[in-house]
Amino acid sequence: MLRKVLQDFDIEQIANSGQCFRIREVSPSVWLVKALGHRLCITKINQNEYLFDCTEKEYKSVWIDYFDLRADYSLYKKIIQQTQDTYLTKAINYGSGIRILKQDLWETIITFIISQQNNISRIKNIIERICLPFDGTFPSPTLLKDYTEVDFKTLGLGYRARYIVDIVKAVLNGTFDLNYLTTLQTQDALRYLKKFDGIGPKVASCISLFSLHKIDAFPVDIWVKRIIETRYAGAFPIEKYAGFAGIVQQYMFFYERSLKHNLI
DNA sequence: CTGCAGGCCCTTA
DNA sequence: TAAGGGCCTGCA
Repeated sequence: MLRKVLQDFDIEQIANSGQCFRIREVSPSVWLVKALGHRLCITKINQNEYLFDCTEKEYKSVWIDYFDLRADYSLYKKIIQQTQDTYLTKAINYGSGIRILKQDLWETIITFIISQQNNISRIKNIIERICLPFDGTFPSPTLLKDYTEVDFKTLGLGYRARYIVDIVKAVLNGTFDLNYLTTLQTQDALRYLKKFDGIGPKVASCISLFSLHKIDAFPVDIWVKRIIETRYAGAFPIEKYAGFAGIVQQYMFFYERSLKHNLI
């Protein structure tokens, strides 16, 4: 067990921030993270104190990167505060422990294709069913190569099944080059991703932000769209947050959903 | 029990 | 090139 004191980190907020679907609270204050072919138990023992159920070696080689622990999020929050945007100030105070994860690229691509026009609990259930035959680990393209559209529909993917079948094929035959994708700048990465059926602007932005760590990517989903319409008269001043608008998006998204669900 | 959920594709003008 | 209908399905 490692004891860590972490600033600007709240595992519960991260788990509920919508960027990942495989972190769950298994008992009070104990969170199970399934990611990058690893499993990790994190126990919250105090405001900023956590127990990590792994070796120091694994912590350094896997989890520091995954949780983006080298980045100082207080700097982002400071800049946001300086804009004197009262809504965003409330948002960063409410979601002060949010971080942008660096998730597995392949899993993130599939996950966010599934997420379209879908609800979160259903998304989680589908992902679990996909992982079930693979000991709970998200399957590689190779492991999915014989899956048919019907197979994916059986898992509950509905009309998205076709997208997944095609993308598995594309990755396996090299048309969809994941390594190449990781070399691209944000705008090129978005363009590359959108070439594939089932990946539009929103899904491409989510993949770029939550896996490729393009923190300037700004996913506009139904929530953000509503925020921009109702609170910014249809025009969000994204230029104020040049270079890290994606992080701002996460604070807004998380805060707005909390209001809707009466969590505050 | 309906309506809808962190969109996207396709068609139409 | 912008706008709008249809789409799988199970959860609230």
